[in-house]
Amino acid sequence: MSDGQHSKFTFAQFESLRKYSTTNPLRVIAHIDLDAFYAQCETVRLGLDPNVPLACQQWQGLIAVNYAARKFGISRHETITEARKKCPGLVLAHVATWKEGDAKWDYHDNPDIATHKVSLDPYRRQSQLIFKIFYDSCGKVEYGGLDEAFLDLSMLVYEKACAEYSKLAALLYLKQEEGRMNDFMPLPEISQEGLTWDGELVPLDPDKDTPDRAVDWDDVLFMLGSKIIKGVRNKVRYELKYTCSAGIAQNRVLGKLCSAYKKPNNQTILRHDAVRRFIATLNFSKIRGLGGKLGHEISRHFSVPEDGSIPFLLQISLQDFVLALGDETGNWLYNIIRGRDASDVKPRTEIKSMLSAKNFRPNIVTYQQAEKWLRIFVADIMGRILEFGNSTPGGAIRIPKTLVLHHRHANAGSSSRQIAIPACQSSNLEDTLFHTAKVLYRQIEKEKEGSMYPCYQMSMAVSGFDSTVSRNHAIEGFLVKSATKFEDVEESVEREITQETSVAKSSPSKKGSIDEFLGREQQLSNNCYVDAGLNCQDTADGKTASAIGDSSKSDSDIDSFVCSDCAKRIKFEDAEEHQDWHFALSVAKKFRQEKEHQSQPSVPPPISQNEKRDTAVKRKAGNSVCNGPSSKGPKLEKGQRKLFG
DNA sequence: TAGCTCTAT
DNA sequence: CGATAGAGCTA
Repeated sequence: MSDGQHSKFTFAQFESLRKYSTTNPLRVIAHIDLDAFYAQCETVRLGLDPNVPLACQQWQGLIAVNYAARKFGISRHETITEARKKCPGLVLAHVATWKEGDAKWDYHDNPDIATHKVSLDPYRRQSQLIFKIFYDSCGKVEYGGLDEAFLDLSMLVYEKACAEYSKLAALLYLKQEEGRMNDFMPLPEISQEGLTWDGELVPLDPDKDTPDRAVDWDDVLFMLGSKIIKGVRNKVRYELKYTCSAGIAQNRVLGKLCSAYKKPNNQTILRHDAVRRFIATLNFSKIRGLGGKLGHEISRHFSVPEDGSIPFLLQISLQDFVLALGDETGNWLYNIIRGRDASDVKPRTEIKSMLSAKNFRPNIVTYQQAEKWLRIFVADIMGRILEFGNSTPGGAIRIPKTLVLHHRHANAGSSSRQIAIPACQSSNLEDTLFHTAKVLYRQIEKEKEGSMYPCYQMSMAVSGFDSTVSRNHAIEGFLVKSATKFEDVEESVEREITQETSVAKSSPSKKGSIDEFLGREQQLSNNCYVDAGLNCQDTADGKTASAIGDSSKSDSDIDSFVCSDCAKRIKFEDAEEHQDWHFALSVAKKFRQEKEHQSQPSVPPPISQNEKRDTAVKRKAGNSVCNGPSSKGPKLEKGQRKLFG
């Protein structure tokens, strides 16, 4: 390393990577974004080549357009007619729908907006599989929607660096012994050419782009991060057939901006020395949180040029921002346009709420219609609670505690009501939800003094899922009951999982991708079914009712049985599909358990213990602001911000 | 807690 | 655009 030169970073800062400190200048954050996700899902489901132009259709509109189709100038928010004109070969895949009266969503050929409702469950399923890969490679993953995630790679790159640079590890150990962790590190003994980047580099600031620019540890860690992300993306691509784009940077906001830099199927690294220049090129409305009203208000108030110039905004003083926007938002904005964001990657695993909604094309005009839709909402949400809700450690489903109903009149305003869901057992949940929804509907009706129609939209949402540890007694009751009456639940869950893994092993990667989707690829679902049939019992007398024509079932339900896994009555003809569904469910369940396992802040203690606060950020000017107690940033990076006045 | 608003994909 | 999710503000 060069004479007299040392790293910009201290050993303490490096060491604190293990603690995921949000103010650590060395931290490495990645954002991963699936390319035109819904469209890719449909391509995979239909077993098509990704080069086939395809768009995901919802009624007469497009909600996702794959990159092949974008070459024809097709974008979202076009009608299918317009799109087809631009590209006659365009494949239009309509999203799955529920048909009124059906027990489950399906892919219907020409769904009628008047009688069907969209289901995004197929995408949720694929999303779960993809997130599983994320979690397997990084313990700290934030869910950013079905198709995007933030990964905090700090600990991983720390470990990788220690493993790959033995000198560093030795030195680190020494410094700890000596209690000299605040010493600056030596520069890594690597030349610019010695760095092997996976992905695209954002060009450096011109003034920093000197030929003899020394490599520092931030570069090394980003390089390691780029390798990790490349590996993750490869897994997603080769195991699940999805491409995605990623950004690697020092915080969430930059990571996200970065993942959009090179769009389909690529990843971009934003080194520290490239941040200023990179940000300067952006329209500030691209920054997360500035795309909406707040951004517009800022533009108006400060007369920001059309292009959303960030250099323009950089000239505005912190005081002016605070004056106009208040303390928190003002500080946040001041820092964010300088690329500073100390928000944490929140390991978010559990879904907090579920919403089922429908816009009524022809507005509905009678209570009978409304009730039919309520029924569908309930079925939809019930299915999602079972498949995507979080199960308790014991394997029982989590029961939400509030239910919200929204009603929008076509002309008059909208209103919503919410209420606690009465205590119930898993087996009663669907009925309970339906009943409660009707109660809410009546309440709204009362409030509106009967003038409910024409109704333009309704939605139903559940929230308040048991957060982790505290247990719902109703669930325990259910658990115990099932266990004694039928069999040990844990055991059945285990068997389910065992089947699933053996299945996965015995048929590694299957041929036709058409059915490979929805867990439907299992011819083994036959095997799976026969075994799992043991789990499907008639609630009335505990008798086994297998799909293979068990004649001993009760007369009242000759063509159906109650699945004890989900307490639903299933027609025999639907049994196979139902088992496939449970298969997907078991994958999800296993996935979640692993997640819970991983999300324990597993900070291994290889080296230090006596470490105190990480001294972090040695930035100039805005520094005190950036790290000031009130301006923690994360509070503000999402949701509503106080607007002027 | 209830109801609404804002943001985002 | 439409379906969905998360979070903040206010009373």
